[in-house]
Amino acid sequence: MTKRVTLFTEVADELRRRIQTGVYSEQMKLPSDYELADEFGVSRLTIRKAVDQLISEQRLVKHRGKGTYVMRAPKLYSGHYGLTSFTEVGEHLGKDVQTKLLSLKKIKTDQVALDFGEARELFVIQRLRQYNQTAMTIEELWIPVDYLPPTFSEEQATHSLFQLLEQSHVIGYSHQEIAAVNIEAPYHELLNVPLHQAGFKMMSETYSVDGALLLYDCSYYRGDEYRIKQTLQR
Amino acid sequence: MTKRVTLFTEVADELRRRIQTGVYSEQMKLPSDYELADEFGVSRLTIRKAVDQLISEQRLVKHRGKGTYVMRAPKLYSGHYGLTSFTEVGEHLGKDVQTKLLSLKKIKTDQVALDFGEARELFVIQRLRQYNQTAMTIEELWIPVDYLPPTFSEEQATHSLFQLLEQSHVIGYSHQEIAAVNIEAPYHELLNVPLHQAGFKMMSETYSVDGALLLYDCSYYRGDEYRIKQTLQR
DNA sequence: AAGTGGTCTAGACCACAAA
DNA sequence: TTGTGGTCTAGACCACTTT
Repeated sequence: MTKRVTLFTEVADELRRRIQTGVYSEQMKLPSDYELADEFGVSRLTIRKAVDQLISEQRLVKHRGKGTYVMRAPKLYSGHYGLTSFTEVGEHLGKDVQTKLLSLKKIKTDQVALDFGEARELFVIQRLRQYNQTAMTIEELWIPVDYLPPTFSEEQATHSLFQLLEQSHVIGYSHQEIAAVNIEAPYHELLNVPLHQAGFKMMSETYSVDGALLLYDCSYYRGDEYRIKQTLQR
Repeated sequence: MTKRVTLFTEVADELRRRIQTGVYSEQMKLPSDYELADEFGVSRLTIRKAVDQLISEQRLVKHRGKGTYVMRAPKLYSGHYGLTSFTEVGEHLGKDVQTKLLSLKKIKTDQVALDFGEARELFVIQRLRQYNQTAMTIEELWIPVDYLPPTFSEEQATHSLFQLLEQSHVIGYSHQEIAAVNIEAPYHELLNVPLHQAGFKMMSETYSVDGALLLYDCSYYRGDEYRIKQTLQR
C-alpha cells in the first residue's frame, strides 16, 4: 500500500520542485548526471530517466558534452486566457464548464466511411461546450453503441465520454487533424460569433492499443478563444 | 570511419523496415522484448530504446502486460496534398519551393519587446514563400545582425535562415503559438486568397540550449493549403 | 586533459494482462 | 501460472565541448 511511485518519478518530482522554487533558475546549468546520481543515491540511468521526463515536459534541455539546462518559458502572451492546446481541453472540467446536448441519434455503421470493425450501430452525439457561460466548441462524436454501458442516457451524454469508454476499453492513441476554417451557418449562431469568423476544425480518431477504432470526433473551436501551443526540440 | 550509427538505431531501422514491408503488419503484435533481444543478439535495453524510437515516430504502441503493436495509420484524408504540419514545413525544400524577399531592414533591439540579450541590432526580414507557383505563407523574421555571417546578403535572405544560424549557434528549442485568424489586407492579396478567408497565424521563438533568443518568427499560412496533424498517445 | 552526455551490457525483481 | 512490459543497478567505454 502507501504510494505507488517509481524511483525516477520521485527524482523527477524533486527536480521539478527545484525548478519551480528557483533552486535551479531559468537558463541555469544543472549538476551533471554523475553528481545528481551521487546526491540522490541512485544509478545514473535513473537520473537520466528523471531528466528525460522533465525534458518531455519542456522544463529542461540538454546537449552532449555541454550539460543540462533549465528551459526558458515562452515570452509570447496571447492576451486571452484561452486554453493552451487541444490536448489540455479535457483538463478544464472545473465547475464553470457546461455541456448542452444538441442531438443524440443512432445510425448503422455501414452509413459511414469509417472502419469501426465488428460494431453495427453508432451513437452520433452533437453537443455544445461552454466555459463561463461562453460558447467555446461544438462537438460531433461517433461511437459504437456497444462500447458504452447499457445504461447510457442523454444525461451521461453531457459528461466525459472518454471516462465512460475507459471503463471497458484501454485507450491507446488518437490521430488528429486540425484546419483553419471560417465559421459559417448554423455554427456561428451556436458559437455566438460573427459569420465567417476564423476558427479551428479538429477531426480525431481514437484507437485502442490493438488498433480498434473507438471514437471519431469532429469539432469546431472559436478562433478568438483558442490557441495551439507547442514546443519543438532539436 | 564508415557509418556512424548506434546499435539501437540499427535495430530501429530493421524494425521500421519490417513494418514497411509488412513483415509486421498493421495492428499486429510484435515479438516480446525478450525474444527480440535474443534474435538481434543485443541487450533488452537496446531493444527497448529501438522500440521507444518507433513509438515516438508513431509506428508502434505498447501496453504493459499486453505487448507491442503496430499502430494503424490515420484514416483521415484531407482532399488536398497540403503540408503535414508546421514541423515539416522545412522539409519541403524541393525545387518547386520559391522564396521572394518582400522587405529587409535593420532596427535597434530596444524597439521591440523581445529579450535578445546583448544583441543591439536586428534584421527584420519579410518574405513570401511559394510552392508550385502558389503563394503559401508570409513570413516575418527578427534575428540579431551578429548571429548571421558578415557576408549576409539579400540573396541569402531567400534561403534557409536556420541553416545559416546553425553555422555559428546550436539550436535548442522553439516555442510556438498558433492561432486561427481571418486573412485581411494587405496579406490576402499577397497570398492570393479571398478577403477574410481563414488561415493560421504562427508565432515562434527559437532559443539556443542555454536560453539565448536566436530568432523570432511571425508567419501567416493559407488555411486552404495547410493542416496540422498530430498523434497523441495514452 | 577534464567534464558531461550517449550507448551498452547482464541480470534481477516488480506489475499488469491473459490463459 | 505464464507472458510481457516497467524499473533499477553497477560498471564500462564512446563522443562531443570546454579548459
